[in-house]
Amino acid sequence: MFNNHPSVSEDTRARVLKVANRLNYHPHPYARGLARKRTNSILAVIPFFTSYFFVEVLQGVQSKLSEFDCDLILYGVNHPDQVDASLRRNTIRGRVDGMLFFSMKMPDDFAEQYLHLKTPVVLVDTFHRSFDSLSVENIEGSYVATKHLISLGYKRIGMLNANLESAPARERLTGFQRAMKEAGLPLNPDLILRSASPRLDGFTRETGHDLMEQLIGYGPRRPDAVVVASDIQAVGSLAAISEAGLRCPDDIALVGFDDITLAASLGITTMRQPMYEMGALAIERLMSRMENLDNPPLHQTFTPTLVVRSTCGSSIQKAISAQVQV
Amino acid sequence: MFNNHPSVSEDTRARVLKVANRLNYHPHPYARGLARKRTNSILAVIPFFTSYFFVEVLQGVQSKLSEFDCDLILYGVNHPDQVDASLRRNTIRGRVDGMLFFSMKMPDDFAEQYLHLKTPVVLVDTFHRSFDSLSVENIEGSYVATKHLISLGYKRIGMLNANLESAPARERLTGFQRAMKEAGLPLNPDLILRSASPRLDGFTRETGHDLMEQLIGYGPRRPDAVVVASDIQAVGSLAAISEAGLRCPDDIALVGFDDITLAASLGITTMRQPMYEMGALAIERLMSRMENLDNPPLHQTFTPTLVVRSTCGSSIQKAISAQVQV
DNA sequence: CTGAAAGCGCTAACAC
DNA sequence: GTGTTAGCGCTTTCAG
Repeated sequence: MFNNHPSVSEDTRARVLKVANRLNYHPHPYARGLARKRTNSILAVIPFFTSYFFVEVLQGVQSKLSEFDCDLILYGVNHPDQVDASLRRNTIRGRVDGMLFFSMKMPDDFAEQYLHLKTPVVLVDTFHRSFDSLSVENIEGSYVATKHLISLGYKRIGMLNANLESAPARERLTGFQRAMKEAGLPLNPDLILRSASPRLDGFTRETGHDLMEQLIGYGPRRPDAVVVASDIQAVGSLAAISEAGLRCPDDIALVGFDDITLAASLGITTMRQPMYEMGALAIERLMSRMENLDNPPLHQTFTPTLVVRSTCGSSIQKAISAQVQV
Repeated sequence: MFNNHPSVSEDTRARVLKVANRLNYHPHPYARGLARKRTNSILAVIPFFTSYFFVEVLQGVQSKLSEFDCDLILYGVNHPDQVDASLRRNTIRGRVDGMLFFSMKMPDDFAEQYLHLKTPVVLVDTFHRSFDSLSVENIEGSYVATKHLISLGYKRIGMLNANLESAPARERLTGFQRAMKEAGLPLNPDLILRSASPRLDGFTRETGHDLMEQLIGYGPRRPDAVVVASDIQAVGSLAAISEAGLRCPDDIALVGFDDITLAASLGITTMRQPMYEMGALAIERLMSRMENLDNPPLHQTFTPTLVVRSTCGSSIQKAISAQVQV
């Protein structure tokens, strides 16, 4: 009836609907769910959903999801291992119709289980051959970022990375190395720093600050430009540069990654990831996957684009100074 | 049985549990929900959950919620009116066991409905006499912020506010006015600006930027210090100050509100709201409300605390400069 | 086109 | 202590 069943007369439907409305009747979602075997809700499993990256992706998710009659359940985990605990219980049986799995390596036994249960899953910012995935060309992005620095004439280029446990961090390193090699520039290990912090996989302002401090500590042997693995780290780096009484880009140039809103405020040159779009697309993918569970997985990648602002000393910069402190 | 019913022998329980485990059995949440008449999930209704304020509050929510066996459903709305559309359908009947309602005025007919349905509701950052609420002493906070500026010797003090549709914005205005009057300082209407933007109720970087530009445009008649209604607006304000070739606090001092993470990075003096704590407490309140639906509503307020950094020219400042651009 | 009946997977109550 | 049974509120199927 409420499912617009064809064999109910217009007349009857209208009458019932009117009464339903007057009584403020709404079908009970759980009862309906039980009977129909679908829950009209999906799960988003997100590491540290605190981070700006996820906030922006989630906006896209919400916005697209509002087109469907579907709820969003949020499950934040701080470590892939932790996923296990409660997640299993909830997804294993029809708690949700599908799930979005963000930025973490999907454990193999997990994958097997979902595959076996035929739960629709879309991976965002991570990859597994058996599931649809939306990911960013981190290698390419980092390569472009590095080339940008090189093209501006910087020679002594370093990299400030996150925790290499993180796949994006590893890939961004690869892109950096590739560009440097290609340009015939040396890969000085002292200038390639990475965080050891498990918190947010090292994608934090603090690691950006501390590692930049370390680079600055090299004195005359410090790099003249740095590829920073994320904007949030770049924010910390900028603070460290300022604290040291240096200026960016004059003393040290840098390029970030992500293009979080903040990057624009601070004039950080960066590689833009289409976060909002990825969120929206993830939902579309998931919905179509639900229709068609047996199609082969679709893997789609996004190439980040260079957004030139003022931290690289490029000609179109428009530098402005302000107060910064950590 | 799975409810730890007392009259099942240890022995039997253990045996069943073992088999259940081996078979990877999990009770179906919806079926259980239907039978028990509780869903083990709660709803958070949030305006613009994009904003940093909510991200931090949600962290607290998630973290506390993980102690209970309960899912978080997120519902983002962009305007209180929009709440109506889908929200009603979902909460009116047992979709969730309770809800958190953030920062928006709860419409009266809504309130009545929830009251009537005995749905546990906790209000965060907003108030309604019939529901538990957690709110911030905006008037007091803004009063303290303004007094701080006054105590530092500033005389020509302005206020840069958000959209007055927003209750916090109105309250912060009141606190400002009170402090100014008390100090015998003039309330110059030209120096009390507010956003007309509906987007995020005007709590955006852009409005901060544009309104500050307007203040600067007064030339010699511009204020020497400004109370800014939120940190995010303060970020925009800082950019505008820089763009104009001015310096903060030397030319224009300012104090923000919220203490979002970013405020620390930029050295913004601000009024700290315990966002994470409020999130966690909201869950505690909700849980205890579920136990005891008929207790009278509890209203708890948090007093923001002044965090002195470098945008007010206070003595303990440690100013550092960096690149900023809009 | 409409009404009745079965059943989704579980819990709770009640016999045994 | 343990097994059985009747719903939870809906959808779906199958007679009328």
